[in-house]
Amino acid sequence: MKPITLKDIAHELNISVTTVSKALKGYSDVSRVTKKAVKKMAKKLNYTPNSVAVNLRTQETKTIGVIIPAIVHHFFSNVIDGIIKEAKKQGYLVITLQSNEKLEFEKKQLKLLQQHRVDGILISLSNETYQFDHINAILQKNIPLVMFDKIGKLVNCSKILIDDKQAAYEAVSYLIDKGYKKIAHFRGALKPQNSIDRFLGYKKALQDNGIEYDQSLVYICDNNDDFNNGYKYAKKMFEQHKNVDAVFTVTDVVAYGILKYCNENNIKIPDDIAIFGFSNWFMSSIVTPKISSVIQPSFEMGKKATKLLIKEIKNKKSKTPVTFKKVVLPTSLAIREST
Amino acid sequence: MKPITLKDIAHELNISVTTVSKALKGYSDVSRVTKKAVKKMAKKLNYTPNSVAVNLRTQETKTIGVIIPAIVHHFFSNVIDGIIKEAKKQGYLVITLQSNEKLEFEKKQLKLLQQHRVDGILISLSNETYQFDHINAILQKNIPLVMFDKIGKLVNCSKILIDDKQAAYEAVSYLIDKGYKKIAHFRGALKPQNSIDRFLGYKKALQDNGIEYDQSLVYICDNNDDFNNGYKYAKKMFEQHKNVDAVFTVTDVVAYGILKYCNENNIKIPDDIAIFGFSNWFMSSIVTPKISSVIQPSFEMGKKATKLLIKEIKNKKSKTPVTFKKVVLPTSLAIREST
DNA sequence: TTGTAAGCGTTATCAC
DNA sequence: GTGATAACGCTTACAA
Repeated sequence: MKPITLKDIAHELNISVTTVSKALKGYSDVSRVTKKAVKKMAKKLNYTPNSVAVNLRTQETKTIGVIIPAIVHHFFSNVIDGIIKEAKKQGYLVITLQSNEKLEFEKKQLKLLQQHRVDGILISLSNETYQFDHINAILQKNIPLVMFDKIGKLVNCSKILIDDKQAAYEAVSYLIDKGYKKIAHFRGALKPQNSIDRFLGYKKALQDNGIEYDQSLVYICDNNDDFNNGYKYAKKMFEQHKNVDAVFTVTDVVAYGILKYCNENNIKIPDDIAIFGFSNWFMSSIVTPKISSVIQPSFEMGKKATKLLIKEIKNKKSKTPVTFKKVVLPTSLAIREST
Repeated sequence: MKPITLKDIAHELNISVTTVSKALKGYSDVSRVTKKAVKKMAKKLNYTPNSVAVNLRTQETKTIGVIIPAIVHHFFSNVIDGIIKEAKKQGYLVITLQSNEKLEFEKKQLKLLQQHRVDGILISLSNETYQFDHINAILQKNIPLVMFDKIGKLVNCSKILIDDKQAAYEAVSYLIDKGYKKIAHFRGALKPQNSIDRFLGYKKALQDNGIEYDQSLVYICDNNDDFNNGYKYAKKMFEQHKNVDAVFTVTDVVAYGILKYCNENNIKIPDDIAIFGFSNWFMSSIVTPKISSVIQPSFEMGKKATKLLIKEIKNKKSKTPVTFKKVVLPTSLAIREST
């Protein structure tokens, strides 16, 4: 019932464990005959190498750890998909952990990954994380770590992200070019960098186009119920402002809330009001009307982050000096019926 | 730069590794003074236990492996969420792997998990899996394995699932009770058990209510583009049948396709046609009109499956004889505007 | 071409 | 209360 070991094979063939090990790995200093016999026996006994022992010996686990705020999320599940696929391609396994947007959990998970001696870590910070001792501790121990999407600007490590400000700028500029003049913004919470940057992009686009920034046109969706926030603030907005002709939202789900309100109140999209979302959720091309949105390369981000991380792992192994990279992935606009 | 080990602590304090190990684990046969000193030093040196070494020694990795068809999927990402949360609660880490609906991948991933000596495995089968040698091989090696959702009826292990047939039966019965008489079914591919069972539930509900089963009212959505399948077959259905008054779909995404077609062609829901979906995707309560759907307990399923698995792991360790369980999780109906 | 022996970092047994 | 020693399963100098 116990798993077969090299020792079992060696014993069976009356040779040494060393030879069995070498034979199985195709070393050139083992005779053809022996190799063949070993492989045959391994197959016969249904031998499965014990990675744990290998890991201890070789000091690497061929495993990477990932910490994200939540896996039930359009963007993150796509990132994870990219991570798992790239990792698999390069022979790594992926341990996924969630911070649930809590700094405290993030710290614990980081410790766990360390204990398990993952070869490297990918992390997207929680919304609570504005202090980076726990991250820096990892970095100081020379454990490869790459941040993606929600990064800490002050941390000295490789990062991969999009330019939220620029992406928002492009979306809002598009609206302006289309002739929309009074553009509201349903932004995210006040602290997260993504939320701030998208807001700044919105503001800058207005200013660069000679449209005065009006604070009363900015609504803050700061609890986690984006859909209902969209609905609620749409109502409020239409009560407060008669002539808003477009809305740019921090994420598509907020836009769905607005959409619902408009449908219920016979407000025509895009004739009465245009809607531009962010993150290009699956549903945005399915709802009626289809919602324009900023395309955020989620799968790509996972893939690239993993590539970067594994490169750093290999560099560390070969003692190549580290150079941290900051990769900004391009975004684009999906223009649909709502604008 | 190398991680601190027990040896380092022992050396620092001039005591033995054994004592350090015991002290750190709070064994009663170490003096208070020594314990205190050891813990202090461990903290000072920022000691992190090496799980790999522990794993090798204790023959358990405190890790479970999960194989699912795809992670970018409403149902599965919720299951994974449940798995990760429950595993974490019990001190286990989760390695996630995807089969991409390919039997070949499923086999490979299973082998990988074995090599890494995970303590147990959770699996939801690929649509291609109708032969179970790879699963049985794991079971024969006495590695705890629990199947969920897409299970193999013939495999002798614990399973956790919903009663697809019964759930479909209830949904269609609801439609019939509401007065709908000509009910179409947009089913899934021919081979997957879920798809078959939902179809059978549909058929049985008709028969039990004295409605004749009409094969021409069943449309098969057998490629992976559910949304467009829904749209395409909606068109076809309205061309072929004048008086269909309801549709039951194998999954909500198909229903969204129908919804789109109806919206475009001014077909009123539920007045002209009622729509009942399956799986209760997030969007079903957001689209207009809101779509009725079968609630499948995804998060719960992940949690329960993990609990079951860890129990089996513990039973194995304590040599308690195994008894396989089959857990059928209750479903319910979310009745909304579309019916 | 094959084998011996050391060691990866722990824990468990047993002696002191 | 403490520590020497073996062992978990494997890899790798080095020796034969």
